[in-house]
Amino acid sequence: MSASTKPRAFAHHDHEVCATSALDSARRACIARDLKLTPVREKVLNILLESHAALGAYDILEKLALEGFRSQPPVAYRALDFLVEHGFVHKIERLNAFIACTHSGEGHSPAFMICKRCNQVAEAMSVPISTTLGKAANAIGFSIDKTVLEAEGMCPRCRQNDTP
Amino acid sequence: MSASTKPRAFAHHDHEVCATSALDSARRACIARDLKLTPVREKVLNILLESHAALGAYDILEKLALEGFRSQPPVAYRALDFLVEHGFVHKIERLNAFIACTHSGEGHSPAFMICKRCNQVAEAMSVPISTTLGKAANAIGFSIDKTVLEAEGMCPRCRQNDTP
DNA sequence: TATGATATGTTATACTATAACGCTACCGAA
DNA sequence: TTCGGTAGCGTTATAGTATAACATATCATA
Repeated sequence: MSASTKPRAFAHHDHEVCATSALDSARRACIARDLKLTPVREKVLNILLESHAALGAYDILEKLALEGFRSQPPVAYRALDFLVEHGFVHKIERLNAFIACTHSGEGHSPAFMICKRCNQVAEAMSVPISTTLGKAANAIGFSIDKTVLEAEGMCPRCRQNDTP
Repeated sequence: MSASTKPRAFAHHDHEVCATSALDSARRACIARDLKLTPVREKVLNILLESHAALGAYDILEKLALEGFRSQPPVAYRALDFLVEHGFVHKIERLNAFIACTHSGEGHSPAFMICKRCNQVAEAMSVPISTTLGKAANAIGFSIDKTVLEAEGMCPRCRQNDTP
């Protein structure tokens, strides 16, 4: 399989470019949708874009402090609420942590692969969300708002390094 | 669709029977598998079986205290660890809460429907876990240990009551 | 400019989870 | 039978995650 079809987190790529282009695209999306990407929101997004691992709110807070932002918990949580609400960031429920969206902010039902070894998280491309569950829900009249789909395991790189 | 194919939480049923038969079956499973279902573990399972809503560890702790058990956090967490490890209870990551397994302790990859209104949680019957994600993982060499699949929405009963 | 809506600053606190250490009870081997 | 190891429980303390509540600031526009 070609590297380009891998989720970015588990493929080699120029991360500098990856991050700054994602940030640009978020800036444009905010303008287009009349959302305010304030300094602290942008900084939080940037912090998350610099990492393919999920970061806890307090990790983010520390990094904010280093850059001269205020660092009480609500500062991070408010920014994260905004970013999650508008699809720029996803929460990984399994880790109580956050990760930048790698699929350009569009409305989608993301699926994640969490490497328990290196802690990196890859967002799978638009998995047509477990249709089986969707059908089951439909059949009994349960209406789904949001789905959390997270797989925990070991990424290709860590599996290789595991056999010394 | 017939009521009997609904997940139990969202179907009418004799809950007394539902809970005690589940407890019996857990007791038998523990004997068969040489596991110790100690008083506190059994009590925690019983507390969870009495509710189709997910309960937080501290909710459980309160109920334990009412029954004369010790009520420091580790008491609940240890019992929950045991019950989760052996498949008698599942953790709902989205809620940081726990629910008794309704599928008789067998090894399975459960999927949940969480009603955001009444807080009840139904375990869907053996969803052949998002095959799409499984294939994607396979293709890139990511090995999956465990999958979390949780849908949040509104259950049939609450949807009805919502249109007054 | 007055007003309302949105965003941020700050303090305090609630909720979730685990570390660490000691004790007891049980079980299997010497 | 006694020794030693394992598993489970009791207890204290603390780590980690998240939000309530209220004050202040900023900005668009009526």
